[in-house]
Amino acid sequence: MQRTRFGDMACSIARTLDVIGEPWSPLILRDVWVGISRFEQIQADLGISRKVLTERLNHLVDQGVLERRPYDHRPRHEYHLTQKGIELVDLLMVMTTWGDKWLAGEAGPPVLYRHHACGEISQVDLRCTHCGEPMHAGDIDPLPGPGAAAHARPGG
Amino acid sequence: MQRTRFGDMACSIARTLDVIGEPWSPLILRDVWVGISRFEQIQADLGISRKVLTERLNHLVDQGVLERRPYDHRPRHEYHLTQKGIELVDLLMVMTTWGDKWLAGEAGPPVLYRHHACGEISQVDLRCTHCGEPMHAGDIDPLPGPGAAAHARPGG
DNA sequence: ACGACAAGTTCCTTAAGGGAACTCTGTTTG
DNA sequence: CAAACAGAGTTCCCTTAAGGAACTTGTCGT
Repeated sequence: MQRTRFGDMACSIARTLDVIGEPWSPLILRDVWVGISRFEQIQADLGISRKVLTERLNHLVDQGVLERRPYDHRPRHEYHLTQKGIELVDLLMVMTTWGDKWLAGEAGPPVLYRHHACGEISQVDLRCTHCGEPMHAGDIDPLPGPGAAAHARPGG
Repeated sequence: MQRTRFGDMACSIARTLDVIGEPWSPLILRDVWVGISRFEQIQADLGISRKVLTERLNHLVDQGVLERRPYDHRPRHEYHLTQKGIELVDLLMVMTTWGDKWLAGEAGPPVLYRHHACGEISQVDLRCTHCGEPMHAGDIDPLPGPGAAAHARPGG
């Protein structure tokens, strides 16, 4: 289906999609995050095709988001999040917050997060790293940065 | 390619992917967000196939993330973010932060955000809505919520 | 030696993305 | 008044990715 590569665009959103934008990848990360970390476990949990799971795991390992770690003398391994991968969980938490609000419906959220620091059931909120005030769509102006390729189209 | 539908899973990540998980969708949202809002503009900016762009726009409108708004007597329209869509921009900002940190390389970030409240070039940080402390992967425990389908597999 | 098991591979079918050409509706221009 | 124009899609064909089931490989316990 010769899908367009996003990684070459001068856009951090596009580049991020190149790492975890393929179908299933965020769900695989979620599984690994919550401790479902072996091939058979992930395959059974998600119902994903074994072929596609192999491709996704290889890609995520290649990208440095997951690492393969043996847990036996046999050729057996678990997948674990690298630091790069752990920081992607931010993305999953924001997806969860949005999905809980707009798509959960009557039944309510399927999963709750308890925050260690305060012990409350809570959600994430986006704040400015500088002043600590809320930082959402209407609160910012996008400006060209140093990596803005003057001519690089498409995908500025 | 008969892709599996994620929307039926009892998982807000999966459900969110059902709305914006298809290739190009986040980039279309980004374009609309920054004011690239007409069919021809988006098509030219992204280099996306017209056929796929039509499909994505229809889906995003169906999902209530975008709305079609006429700007002329002729059959001409612009796409605009609904409230549901505006809140998805949180996700784009977190993707940008991650991509800036891990994928921008030497050149640095292609786009910078200036925060209105403080005037600084800044990024988003995830905080607990309850106590205001940082809330990242290691700071929480996931618990089953009211919408957790006891038997709904796969994708809990 | 033999069966079990995790972790892939292989192979076939179906459908989604890419891309170019075409259509439709209404509008300026000559 | 006909012709060219423009935005917003449609249609068609080709290639490739996802689904799914069956098969392979390496190692262990008995």
